[in-house]
Amino acid sequence: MAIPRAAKTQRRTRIQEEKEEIILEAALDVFSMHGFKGATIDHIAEVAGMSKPNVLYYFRTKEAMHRALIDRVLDTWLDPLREFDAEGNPEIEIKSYIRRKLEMARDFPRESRLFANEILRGAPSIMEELDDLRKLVDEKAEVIRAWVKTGKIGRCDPYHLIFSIWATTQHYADFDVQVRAVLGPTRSGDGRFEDAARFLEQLYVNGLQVKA
Amino acid sequence: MAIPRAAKTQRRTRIQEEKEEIILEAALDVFSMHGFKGATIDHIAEVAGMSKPNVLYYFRTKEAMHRALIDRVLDTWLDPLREFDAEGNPEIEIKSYIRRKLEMARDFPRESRLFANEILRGAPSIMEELDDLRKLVDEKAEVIRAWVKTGKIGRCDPYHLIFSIWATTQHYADFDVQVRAVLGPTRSGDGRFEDAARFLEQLYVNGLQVKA
DNA sequence: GGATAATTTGACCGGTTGGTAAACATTACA
DNA sequence: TGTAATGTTTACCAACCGGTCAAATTATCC
Repeated sequence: MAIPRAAKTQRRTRIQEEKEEIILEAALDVFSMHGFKGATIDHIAEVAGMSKPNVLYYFRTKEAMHRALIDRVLDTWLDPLREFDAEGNPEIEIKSYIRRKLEMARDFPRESRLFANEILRGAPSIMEELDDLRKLVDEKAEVIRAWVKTGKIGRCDPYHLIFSIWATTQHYADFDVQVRAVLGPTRSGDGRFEDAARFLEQLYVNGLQVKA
Repeated sequence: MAIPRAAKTQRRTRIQEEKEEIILEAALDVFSMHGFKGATIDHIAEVAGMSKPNVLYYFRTKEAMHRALIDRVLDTWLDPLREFDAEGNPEIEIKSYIRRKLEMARDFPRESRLFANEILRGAPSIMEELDDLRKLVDEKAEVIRAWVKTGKIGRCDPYHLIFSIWATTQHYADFDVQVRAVLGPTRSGDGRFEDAARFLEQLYVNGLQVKA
């Protein structure tokens, strides 16, 4: 008798590990492109190279697949912000934060779009997680505020500083189609991330200097 | 006999004007929140306060409704960029561009989200329009490049400058839920747009100054 | 007021989709 | 090797959804 994964003991077989990975990979493809409603289990199954009931053997509902993806993404998504170090040099810290966020936009665009889709819909399934986010941002905002107070960077609102870095970096993942369309085929190579990094670093380093 | 709107003469009755407006208003609500696939005609009809067949009397397909909305949004969406004036003072021009974009994010968040949804899904239905966008941006990038050449602003990539302004301003519409969650209930009042404007104006004015 | 055109609705249809049941196949392990 | 647990598939269902149709109702205009 086949018992669904969640109901049985914690033990996971080799096949479970592998298949769940394949399914989540496929689901990330489909969810990030079509949104939750637009994604179909049939489509995910096709991308994963297995039958629909087989997919549903590992994840009992579409919601469960989505949930698993969101949890995984949220977990790694905030790593760059966590590394934000109060002891470091503000200029270096901000520059490397921008770098890391841009690298994530370049290397994990589907994850970014999955998240964007979720927020666009009003974040129906991640309200508690947003609370954790708030705490982390509060903490880092305090770091930035300390930099301002000690005159290491110019006076500015730390929250909107963080928002602006999120926005500018994730833009290259979420609005990729638009960015490519505007830059045209010749400029849409991998170089656009380098160009973006250069521009943003300059903008923030100069923009946050203490005014003479 | 009832003949669908599109098939008959250009004449439009008073009722047509009114009902189409009501439907598009409802459709904007639903599409911007749930995406194209997630939106149902039933839901739109409910919000519009009429029956589904009645909605389909004015717009023959769901696609037609979406199309009408996208066309309308695209038309007004780029107005702020069009006003970008080569003759003006760069600092003033950039500041007022940021202002206008922030005002749009504040006053038309649903339109922003509709657009974001479309781009996220790979812009399936606005490829030609993206070409017009490219031309407009090319034109304005030339303006910015001229400012750089004449030493009115610091050296920077005009395309990524524009991208960054789009990203930072639209963020307040598209990621509204996240912004509110992070700022907390006390700081989520209307003041957040003023704070954002202050921060961004400072960032760009200082960030784009010619380096000493 | 009556004819005609415009508008509205309830009933319905076919395709899609999330999910199930149960038979069948394979793997793990004694 | 046998057998129990695990994994896979075919067939299927009920709900949903985009869209149609014909009949009923309302607005327009002479």
